[in-house]
Amino acid sequence: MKESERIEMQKELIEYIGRYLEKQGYQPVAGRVLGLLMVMDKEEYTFDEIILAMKISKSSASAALKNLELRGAIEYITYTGDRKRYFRISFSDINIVIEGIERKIKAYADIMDRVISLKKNPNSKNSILLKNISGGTKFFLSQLEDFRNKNHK
Amino acid sequence: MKESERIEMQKELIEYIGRYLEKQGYQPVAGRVLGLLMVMDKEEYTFDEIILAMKISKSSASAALKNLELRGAIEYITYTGDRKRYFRISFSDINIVIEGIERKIKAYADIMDRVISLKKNPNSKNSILLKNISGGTKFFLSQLEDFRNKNHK
DNA sequence: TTATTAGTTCTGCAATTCCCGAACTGTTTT
DNA sequence: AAAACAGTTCGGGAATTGCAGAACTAATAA
Repeated sequence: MKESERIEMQKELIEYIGRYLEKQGYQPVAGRVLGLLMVMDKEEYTFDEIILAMKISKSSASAALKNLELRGAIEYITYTGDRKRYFRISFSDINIVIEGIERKIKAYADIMDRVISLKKNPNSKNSILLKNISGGTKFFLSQLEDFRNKNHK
Repeated sequence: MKESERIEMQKELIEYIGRYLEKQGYQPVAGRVLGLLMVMDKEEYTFDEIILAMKISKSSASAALKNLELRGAIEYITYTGDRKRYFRISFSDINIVIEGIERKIKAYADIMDRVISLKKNPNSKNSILLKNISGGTKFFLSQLEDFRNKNHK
């Protein structure tokens, strides 16, 4: 693969990641900026470099970067004697990824439980089904715990 | 808890579920309709009953129901000699829920791998971090497989 | 055949989201 | 003190999404 081809593919991948993240609830520009920081070989971008690379306005960049930082997707560092921020992806390790999944599943299980507790007939078809899901979900969460213990060291 | 209170709480829960699902990318009306089908004691709603309960237009109901069905969140049945559709939540069992999670994680791991394969320097900080995540993710997926085997019978 | 039922599709308005340019803030350099 | 730098905030236009009303379709009933 030629160098220029590789770079071309990186750019396509950024766009792909952007669309993927949009589906996950990121705003378009934020998704693509995160893509940029993930795929390019350059691993620290300044504000201006991001603007240049993505051809976006300062305000869009500012909003997107703030948003990504809030989500914990990126972080920035500074170098003494240099006022610029250097942005990079903040790699949560796998356990943090798992924790995120856990939180989502817990929220889901929680809703199930609330629904069940408000059912008039706890033996109705839906009640039973909901209980099964809720039970399965809790078992699954215990498995996740195991996973983290196995993995966490 | 009085009956009227319970019903009041069910309505609030529908709204809560609606907001929750909105964050998951559902459109407002669709989220609330799904909430309705989840929490109420009545477990099969016709088109008109949904319109009545949610105070929405036919077109909104039509769009929302189509959307929910496409996602696999609801289904409908018909009774012979009755032209109406009876909508209800389609309870995927826990394994289907897990499969959904798996699919999402696979898509994520896939992106990681594509990013890695396009890196110029496979030993750069980001490359290493990405490999760790990708590796951890794959281990996690194997655990999920185990879970399904343990659970699926 | 006409009317009714059970929805679907088609505008079009309203609200929301997205993003830009311009003005602004706070810090550092000249 | 003025200019430059590194962003942030504000206001508004464009695009998108969400929803309603009305017209439409296909099937059944009268």
